[in-house]
Amino acid sequence: MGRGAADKANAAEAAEAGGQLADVESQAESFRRARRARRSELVDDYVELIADLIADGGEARQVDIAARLGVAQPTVAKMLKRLTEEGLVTQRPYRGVFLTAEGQDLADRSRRRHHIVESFLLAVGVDPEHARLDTEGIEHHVSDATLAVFARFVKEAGKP
Amino acid sequence: MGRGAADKANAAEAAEAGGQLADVESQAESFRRARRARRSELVDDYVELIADLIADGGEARQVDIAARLGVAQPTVAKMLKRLTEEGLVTQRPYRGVFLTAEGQDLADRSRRRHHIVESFLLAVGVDPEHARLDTEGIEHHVSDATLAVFARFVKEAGKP
DNA sequence: GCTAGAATATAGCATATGCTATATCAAGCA
DNA sequence: TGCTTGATATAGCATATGCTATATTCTAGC
Ligand SMILES: [Mn+2]
Ligand SMILES: [Mn+2]
Ligand SMILES: [Mn+2]
Ligand SMILES: [Mn+2]
Repeated sequence: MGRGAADKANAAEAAEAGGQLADVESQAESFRRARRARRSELVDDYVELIADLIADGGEARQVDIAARLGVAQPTVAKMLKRLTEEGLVTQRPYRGVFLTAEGQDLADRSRRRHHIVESFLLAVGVDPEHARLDTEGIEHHVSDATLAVFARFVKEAGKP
Repeated sequence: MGRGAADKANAAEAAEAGGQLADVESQAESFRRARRARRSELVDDYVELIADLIADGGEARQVDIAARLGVAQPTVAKMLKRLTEEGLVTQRPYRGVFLTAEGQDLADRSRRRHHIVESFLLAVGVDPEHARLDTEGIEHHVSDATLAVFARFVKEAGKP
């Protein structure tokens, strides 16, 4: 233990008044989930962007990926190596990047989620610029349950 | 340069059909903002949690912070050192953690934002458990503009 | 006052993500 | 056919965030 009499009095006082905090384990689980999402969001952004570049221009090059992510080319090279190890993309040295079936699947799901979140923000009244900016981060922390609610809201808003 | 005739043809073909992608700089800015938010979200979560612990129990102890964040105690000790350097908290060795005026201000704003986001998710129809879980991550990527829209939605939903 | 036990502090390590600088390679073109 | 040049690969480094193991310190209670 270890606290002075004044601290103890304060603690006791507040403890009587308090108890507003959520359950410790529930709260810890929220933070763990947020940290887990943070670890996978880079992967999601990469495969989604690669799919978009291929769809739009027929190829995904490191320089273009780097420019669109706002990072340096070696940063992209390192991440592509990781994505290759994880079986999401294939690389031919000095050639372009291609998505595996698994990578394409993840890209499709990421793109869909991204689109729903952005459409939802627009539907609820957020201006297009902030909707676009905020979605890039928000999308990675939206559970399937919440995504379903967003999708329904967008659909309802479409036909009033 | 460097690509085969087939690739070149594909690229040209897709380029004609394509052009759906957003502006490179705009997109890069979205990703930069998301990365910036990721860097500050830990700080926000810490000061908000410290404020809650003090409000609820009269003190904020490393062990309790660690338990609620779901991390080990040395992880908390290291972060508190950083928060102290940044002028957000004060520490007395082997004693509790206290918020500076600046830290308390950040905590208040973080708590307010957290509350608005969670209330909004509930108002739009997300179940309480997923609202609580998702908010922990989403809150850090909501701009002031979007937050204002959320707050207005909650207010409107309150009086139908 | 001593001491046991809880809390905090510190050391050392691992992983993820970013950077700059530089070497290597491949295509297109002279 | 080579050469130029743009793209990719690699090396080396920095920072942030986590961990385990262990030393240190404080306070409560005897
Ligand atoms: Mn996305
Ligand atoms: Mn994103
Ligand atoms: Mn919060
Ligand atoms: Mn949070």
